[in-house]
Order: sequence, then structure tokens, then C-alpha cells
Amino acid sequence: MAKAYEKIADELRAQIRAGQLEPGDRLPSEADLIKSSGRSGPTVQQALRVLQAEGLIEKQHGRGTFVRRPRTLVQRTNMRHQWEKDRARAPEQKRLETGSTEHDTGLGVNDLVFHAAYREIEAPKEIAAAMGVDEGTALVERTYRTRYNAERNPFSLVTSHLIRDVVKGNPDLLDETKEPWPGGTWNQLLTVGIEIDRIEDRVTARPPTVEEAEELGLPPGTSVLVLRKTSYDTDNRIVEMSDVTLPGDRTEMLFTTHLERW
Amino acid sequence: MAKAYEKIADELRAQIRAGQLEPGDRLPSEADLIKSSGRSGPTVQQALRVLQAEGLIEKQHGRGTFVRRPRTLVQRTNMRHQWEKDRARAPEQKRLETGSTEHDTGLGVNDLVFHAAYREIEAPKEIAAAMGVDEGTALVERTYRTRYNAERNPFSLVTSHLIRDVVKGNPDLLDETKEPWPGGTWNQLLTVGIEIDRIEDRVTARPPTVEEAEELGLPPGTSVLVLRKTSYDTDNRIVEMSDVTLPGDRTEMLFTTHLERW
DNA sequence: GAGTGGTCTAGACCACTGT
DNA sequence: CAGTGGTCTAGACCACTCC
Repeated sequence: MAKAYEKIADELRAQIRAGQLEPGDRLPSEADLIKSSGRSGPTVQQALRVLQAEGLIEKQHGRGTFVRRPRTLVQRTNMRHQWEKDRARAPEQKRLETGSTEHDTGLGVNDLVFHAAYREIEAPKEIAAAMGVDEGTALVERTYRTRYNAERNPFSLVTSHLIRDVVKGNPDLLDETKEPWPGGTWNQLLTVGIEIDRIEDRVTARPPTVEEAEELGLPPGTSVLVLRKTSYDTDNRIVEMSDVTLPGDRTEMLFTTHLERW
Repeated sequence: MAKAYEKIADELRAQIRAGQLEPGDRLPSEADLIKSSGRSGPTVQQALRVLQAEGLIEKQHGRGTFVRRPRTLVQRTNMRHQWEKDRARAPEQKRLETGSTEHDTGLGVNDLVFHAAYREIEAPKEIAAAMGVDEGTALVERTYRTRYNAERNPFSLVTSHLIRDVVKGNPDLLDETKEPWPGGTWNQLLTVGIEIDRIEDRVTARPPTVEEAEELGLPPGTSVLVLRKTSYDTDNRIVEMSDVTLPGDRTEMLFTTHLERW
């Protein structure tokens, strides 16, 4: 006994996969589906909800229901790590020219809008454990939002943590008005004598929280990539840790691993 | 004017985040919520659906609605690539002992169950483009399922593509009954004189398709990590490409990037 | 104003779980 | 059997989009 809403969903899904309904096409209106299926409104709506949760369709209030366009625009690579390290020691003129986000996106500085906020906090349990410090250790927490000039919503949410005692040698590092800092965090760390040796990127996926969906402007039926980036210095200490939330449907992360030759 | 279902969802979400409702706790029954909120059944259900889509709660038919337990069990690292390469040239006895999945999970061969199937196909457009070959090129498509002995559902779905002409020198590579092959794909490639030079891992996230949700046993309100692994040989040719689907809520991918010293 | 999706009601009956 | 969530009906009214 197939459930009524599943039957409706299956039919529409088959049409989308077969290409009878192409990305951008409008689906039959709910009223049409009610008539053609002989089912009630809520049943038809449940069928559409299923497809929406699969990321196949997108509802637009007052306009109709449409087949979603796949999109993967922003690529984020681990080559950026070496690039960022090199840039940290470049002359200031060069450092001013471009940031790591422009490196990823291939855009100029003027196409992007940054916002940064700093505050000092005491390390909560989870952060302390991940950074290998005691709970309550003084940290500098920095949050960043980056968006395209032409768009309303940012395409990444970043929260970065530094250990206060490690960076206090340069008071500018505690001052958010110095952002954007030419040469980025790595140049900041260089000013207090820190060299980064390796990066660990931890990636998981989950549905967005309401707050993330709101800030990133994510429609229902999308996932976020959650990236925790941990930076180790040449003494094998964790000197920075960032949590990055990225929209799953427009981000591709690329990691290249070179292997030893035989 | 706050929507009724949002108000109910907000209240429950606040209780979960505050820890008044802990992971594993049962939420009030729908009947209770109908009474306490003064709203109708469908409205209460919509509130619960919202929380389910956020991955916060889990409904169990006939038992109740529960706060979901966070879980991240399987870790998959890019160190495995070098490890796999080294293993490919190890003596057969050593190669028999363990596979790359055991390497990731830290388990023995007997804790895991593998299933492999081979077939020959003509490269469809998308695959051909990604592998840099002509559409219609003869490929060997291999699908793998790996699961814990104790569990019903696999924790990864793998589809791997090899170029038929590249591997035809060893007929065993076209025979699925030879699986599991000691030393894995890389040893297979070694038998036809191929050495892997670098790996590219591309990661995105999205909600599961119905088929993926079914096979992986994913509850509503979870995402999948989609990994496309491309292997380049020492002549910079693509010799293998795998598409891997992993449950987002129990997988963590770890990529380590070592940087050049100053 | 016509057409679309969004929210909501007040029920009914079914399917699954545990005692 | 009682209690739970799952499905479904037949409507009502609201909010948004586009002409």
C-alpha cells in the first residue's frame, strides 16, 4: 500500500530525473496537483515537502514551485594554506593587493565585502579541549563575514580563536579596527614570531541551524559544510583554530595530497 | 505576528539548547503539545518537522519524539593516501592483514563486511568530462559497500571508475570475484605498471537522495558528505576516480597539509 | 484581481510500541 | 490495550507576485 504523498512525490521526482522537468522549470501548481491526483491540499503539500527536503525543488511564495538549479560556485582548496604562508612574508604592497578569499574565488578585493568583530572570552570546555588549553584560558575570538558585493548574504561564517597570551606581544592583534589586516592572520602571527608548520582541516556535514539558514540565506533542503581548521606552529603548538560554516550547495572543498615517489 | 508553529518550535529548541531537554530525552507527546499550546494537530506536527529538519530531534513511531544524540564516529583522513600507497608494495602477507577502511576505523578485518560489484560501461558525459576522456570511453565501474558486522546499514557508498584500456593488461582487475584484493586498488594498478603521484579530494554536502537515505539508513534531518577522489599517476593522467557518499552525522574527514618551512 | 504558495482548524482512522 | 506518531480529508483565510 503506497502512501498517497509518496506516489505524488515519486511521480514528480521521476519527471525531474528524466529531464522532462528541467532546472528552472515550474512544477504544476498545488491546485493542479490536487485536481490531477484527486488528493487533498495537505497531502499534495507533503509530497512537495519531501522533494524540497531532497533539495530537488524550491518553492517561491506567490510565484510557483520550481526545479532547483544545482550550483557549486566557491571552491576552497588546501593549496591556499601554502599560498597564505608565502603571502605572510611578502612585502606590504603585495600583501595589500589580495586576500585568501580572493585567491579562492579569483575575484578582486573590490568585489568582496568583509566584516570583522573581535572580543575576548574565556575558553569554554569544547573549545579548550580542541585547542589543548585549560578551560577558562583567555582567548581572542574573532568572527568574520564575507560576501559578494552584489549579494545580500555572506557565503561563509567564520569564528576564529587565538590564545591571548600568545598574541599579546602585538597589541594591534587585539584591535578589530585594524581589519582587514594586510597579509591576514598569518602575517599577524609572524609579528609575534610564530611560523605555521601544518594545518589540519576537519570536515563534517549537517543541516543548518535556523541562525545559519537565516544568515547565509539558505533555502530549506540545503546542508552546510562545517570546517574546523587547526593551525600548528613549528613547535607543534596549536596557535589558531577556526570554525567555518559554508553553504553545501555552493561550496566545493578541494584537497590535494602529494605522495612520495617510489 | 509570530507564526504559531514557529513559536512552538522556538520554545522546544530553546529547551534543548539550554540543556533542559538532554540528548536521548523524550519530548512531550503530540497530544500534550496540542493541549499545552492550544493549537491543532497539524500545527504541532509542523513545529516538530522544523526541529527534525534541523537534526535536533528524532521521531520514533509508536514510542515518542526524542532529542537526537550527536555522533561522529568514522574518521577518514588524507594520511590514508600515503599509507595506501606504501601498502601497495608491501609483501602479500602484510597486504592481506588490513585494508584502508580498517586503517581509518582502527578495526580488524573481521569487524567489517565488504561487498563489491563490477560492470563495464561507456563513460557518460559527466564522468567523461571529470576524468578527461571522451564520452563513450570503455570504463570499469566498481561499486563497494562497507558496513560494520554488527550493523545493518553500510557507512559508505563507493562507486569507482577505471579506464578499461589502462587496466586490461591484468584480466583479474576485471573480475569482481577477486575482491577483496589484497593491497587494494593501488596494488591492482601496480600490476599494470601504474604509480600514483597525487590525489585530489573534492568535498561537498547536500541532503541525501531517497536511495541514499534508504541504503545508509539515514533518518530525516541528516546530510551526506559527497567526496570525489581523483587519482593522478606519475604521468599526470587520471587513472581512477571514486565517488563516495558518507553519512554527514557520523563521518569526520581530516585533511592535514604540511607547509614549507621558512 | 487572479493565481500562487503558507498557515491553520477539527477532526478521522491507521500503524507501531510497550505492557 | 493504551499511548504514541503517521496519514489524510475538506475546507478557511492569509501573504506574496505579477499583470
